[in-house]
This record gives sequence, structure tokens and C-alpha cells, in this order.
Amino acid sequence: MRQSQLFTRTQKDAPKDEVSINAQMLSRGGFTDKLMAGVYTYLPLGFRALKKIENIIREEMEGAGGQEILMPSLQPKENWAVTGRWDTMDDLYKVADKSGKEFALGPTHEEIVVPLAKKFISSYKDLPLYLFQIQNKFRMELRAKSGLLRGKEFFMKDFYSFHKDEADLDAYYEKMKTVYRNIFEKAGIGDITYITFASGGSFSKYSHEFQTVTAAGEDTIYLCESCRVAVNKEIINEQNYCPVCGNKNLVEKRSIEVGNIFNLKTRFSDAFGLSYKDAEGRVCPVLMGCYGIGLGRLLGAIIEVHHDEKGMIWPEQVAPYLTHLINIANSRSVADNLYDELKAAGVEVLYDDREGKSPGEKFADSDLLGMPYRVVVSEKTIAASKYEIKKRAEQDVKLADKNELLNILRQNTNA
RNA sequence: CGGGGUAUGGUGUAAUGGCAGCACGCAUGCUUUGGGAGCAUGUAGUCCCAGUUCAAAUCUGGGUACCCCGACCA
Repeated sequence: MRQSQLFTRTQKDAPKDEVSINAQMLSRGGFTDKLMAGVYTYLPLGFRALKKIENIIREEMEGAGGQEILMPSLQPKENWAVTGRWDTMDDLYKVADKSGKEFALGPTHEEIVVPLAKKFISSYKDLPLYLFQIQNKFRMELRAKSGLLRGKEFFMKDFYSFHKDEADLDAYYEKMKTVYRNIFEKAGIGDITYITFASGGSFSKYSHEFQTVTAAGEDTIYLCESCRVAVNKEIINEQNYCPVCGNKNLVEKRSIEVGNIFNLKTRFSDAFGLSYKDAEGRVCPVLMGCYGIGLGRLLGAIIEVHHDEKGMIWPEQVAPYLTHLINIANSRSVADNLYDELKAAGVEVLYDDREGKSPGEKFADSDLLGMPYRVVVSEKTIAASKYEIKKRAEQDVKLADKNELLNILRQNTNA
């Protein structure tokens, strides 16, 4: 992408109504635009990062046997009346049409996916079944805050598993813990994201959250540093020691909940009468698990964790572009050629081809936007027949000829 | 939903009752090019509705929006 053609430009100052690091940097970098409190537009750079996250998640969900579907956001009241959540879920957006018929804007999709599954599940041979979607959710947050971390409309992956018995559900639930670990590892926050025991509701002792430790978090967890698991503050009164090793010396940390997995058992299949016939012809309830990740929140969490005073520092797998190519030479011809060659080699590159900008301004923009690699073409590099390459996260600058450059960038290209 | 705060060009800000100013951005021209360039000429603003006053960005009332703390948060 030629930066001279890019829809957005950077801003020197953050808008005064954004306080959180992620919102300030996303706004300054032109990654997102706030429409209203808790509701953001993803602009080209932000949308690319979101898509990178989406692709990581999709790959892992498909690897876990998930089949992707897309369910509606506009949902009939009747489905929510069946589970009782029309009246009890107080962050449910309710809308009505001209005739007075009422609808919910989906905050989650158990009320839709269970009746849907009922149309196709009738035998033990149909189980297990794994369905997921990546889609906008709506929740009436009375106090949206912290940029992308808590919104009224947000992009979420929700995954639902259907099982014939508890053993199968439990085994799959354990498997999903590993799948989730992989996702957060790829997203660049694996080392500071901890599986956390949280309230399990009425059907199981615990649910499990994936909590990323950062001062910007709004959750409080108690971490067992040796087991690398945590306990959410919400259950610390019942569970004040490590559930794995019994350690009582837990360390209090602030954290962001980037994922949650939940054992639903028969909570929703009972409500909708979702059952199957076993090999003996007996009617049995289907057991369910659900597994969520907020993509926007994850994106915000990545920035909260990976930034410095100059800007964002994107992990390679979620960066909008791998490389930021900057021309500060008098002519664009050398940089133009390199841009074409990088693209031809499959390297994702944002090319600062803008005229009339000072080098300082281009470097400052590059630091703000935070692509993993910066490649500079200048009079000095042209004279040396080299290119300058620098990692955003590191100070060292090195000169490389074209082959070296392509090798470095290619080995980080997952194309 | 309780409490607190804020609202001035696209962004950040100044002006406490008396000419709405500055910086960045943007536009045009010339110069400039390794860490947020220079000069010149332009562009663009007082959240909304009432009220007080000779006069309101400024005072009063109402509304709206946004931010922060708390509550809430399958």
C-alpha cells in the first residue's frame, strides 16, 4: 500500500476524550474512528490487524473441527423468552418494529444456535458437532470504556460444541484450553496470558477465562506464578488458593479478559429440547460448551501490552503490514523498485512514498504505526548499494543488500 | 444506574461580559530532506435550545454528547 494513497493520515495529538493507551494510539495512527462511546469504525490499517486476528482464530477453530456459519444479529424475542433471558439479561438491546413486534440484537447466540442445531441433530451419529461464527455482538454497556476494551458493539468469535455425554464434553473443553493458548501465543501475548478460574454459574464449578496481565486491565486476578494459572477476584472468597497446586501465595494482578470458555452442559439444550437418540434408541439431552474471544478487545489488549512512548509495536502475525518501507531519498525510483519487488515476493508492505515530508516526520509516523520491520531508502543507502532494515522492537539498524533483505522479510512472511 | 468532570476550526489549545487568537493539519507556490522542516498566501470554529444584557465562548435554565470513579458485566 502506498501511503500517499492511504485513506487515513496520522495525528500528532490524541483526541482529548480518549484516555486509554489503545484508543489513543489507534486514533492517532488512523486505525480506528470513534462513532460514539463504545462503538468504533475500523479504518484500513485497523481492519487489516483485525483480519489478521480473525484469520488466526479461524485457522485454530477449523483445526479444532469447527464449521463456520453466520447467524443473524436481529433475533426474535420468542427465542429469548424460551430461556428466560429476555427478562433477566439486563444488557440486552431490545428493538421493536412499527407493528410493535420485538427483537433482540444478539449479545451472544445460544438462543439461535441451539434451535438451529435441533434441526440437524437427531442421532448420536450426528455428535459431536462444532459450530462457530465471527460476528458483531451488541451489549448495552452502561459505561463503555477504555477504547476497544469494552464496547457496546464488538466483533466476537463464538464457538459452540455439542456432545453426547459429559466425558466427551470435558475432553473437548480441555482440548480447547490448548487451542486458546495457541491463539494467544500467535497473537503475541502468550507469555502474559493466564488461564484463570472464574465463576461457573449454576451448572459447573468454574468457567475459565484467559486473562492478559497488564496495568490497563479492568479485571483483578490472583496469580500462582509457579503453575501459571490464576483465580478471578470474583471467586477469590471461595477459592483463595491455586486450584492446581494448592499454593496460597497468590499475586494480585490487573488483567484483560481476552477469552472465556464455558461448560454449558444442558442449560440450553433443556430449554429448547435439543436431544439425540443413542444406540439403544433412548432420547438423551445434548451437552454443550461455548467458547468466546472478543477480537477487538484482543486487538486493544495487544496494543496495551506492546507499545512504547512512540507508538505501537505489532507482533508479526497481527501486524497490518510486515514492513514499513520509507523513502527519504531525493528520488523515489529506488524505493519504487524495491516496493514492487517486495510485493512480488509476497511481503506485505506499507510504502511511505509521500513527497515533501521530512525524514523525522516519516520516522515518527513509522514508530507510531509500529510495523515489525522498517526499511529505509536514502541517499546514503543508495550510495552504498544497500538498504537499511530495523526491527520496530529493537534499536539496531543494519544495512543489507537486496537478497539479504528479501531473505529476512520472506522468512517472516506466512504467504 | 449513582457520583465527579468536560464541551471553542479536522486535531490540540487561548481568550471570565467588549475585535474569537495560536499551533498542527489541509490548499497553493518557492525552498528544504536521517528524527515531528522554512517562508509567503489561503482554508476552517464557540455542542443544541431558551433566557439575562447595549453586548455572551464567557452569566442563568434546560437538553445533548463525551471522559473518569463506582455499580453491573455468559
